[in-house]
Amino acid sequence: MVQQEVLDRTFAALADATRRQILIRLGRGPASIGELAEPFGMSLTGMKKHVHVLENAGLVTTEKVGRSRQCRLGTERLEDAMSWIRFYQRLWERRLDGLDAYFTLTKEDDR
Amino acid sequence: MVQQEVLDRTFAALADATRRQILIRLGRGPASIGELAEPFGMSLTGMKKHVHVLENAGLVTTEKVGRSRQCRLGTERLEDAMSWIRFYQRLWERRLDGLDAYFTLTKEDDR
DNA sequence: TTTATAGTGAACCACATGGTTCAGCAAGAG
DNA sequence: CTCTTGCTGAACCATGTGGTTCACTATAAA
Repeated sequence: MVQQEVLDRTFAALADATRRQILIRLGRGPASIGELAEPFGMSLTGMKKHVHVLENAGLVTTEKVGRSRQCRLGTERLEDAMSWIRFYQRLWERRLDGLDAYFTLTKEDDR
Repeated sequence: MVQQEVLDRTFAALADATRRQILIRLGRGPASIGELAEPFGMSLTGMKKHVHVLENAGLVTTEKVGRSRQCRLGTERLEDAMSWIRFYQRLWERRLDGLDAYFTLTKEDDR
């Protein structure tokens, strides 16, 4: 399975509405810290922290260009998160699909 | 879009390796707090907190049976998380698919 | 060269998290 | 009824989070 710490950081990064909005905004193209901060009425420092969390999770990459910092979407990390959820769902669906088997199988620890 | 707070709680609940393990364990059938705590060598109180987080996120449901508490998997919340990720991925893929269109479209706010 | 602008870092704040211990309470077993 | 067991709640601790302000650096513009 994927590194647990990577999943930790990825899911934690996604667990904030502001950061999810940032990702959606970056889906429309790169932006600077200031451009990202403006619609939220947030300080540059505050926004930089969010970007840092996203960058740490590999969901965003940034690059200093002149005196501004361009932020872009990262690539593969959402795939990791999704594939974990899919794995888990397979577990869960298997349980539902075989409810009969489930009831007989777990009779002893189900009580 | 789905309630932001629900997504917050769902992703936050998933952002912890212990809790992901708990979900996988519950994928094999219901368990009590004690049964969940044992493999982690964790106190009952500690485990109860994790279960509470998962329950708050709707990923797990619990029911007091006698003096023990049965924990089971919840249902639809992982779907919410997955569908948000899918939505975001669609944004991102669209950007990659139409790179030309992207460059012309975002000329003004890209600088 | 001066000045305005974009971002950075440190320090601070209130509050959440992940864990513990300890004292209790409620249900089942003897 | 008594004892054991499984969970619960309160209190505590160290650390992280989401935000701020203020002082500073570095680049761009005049």
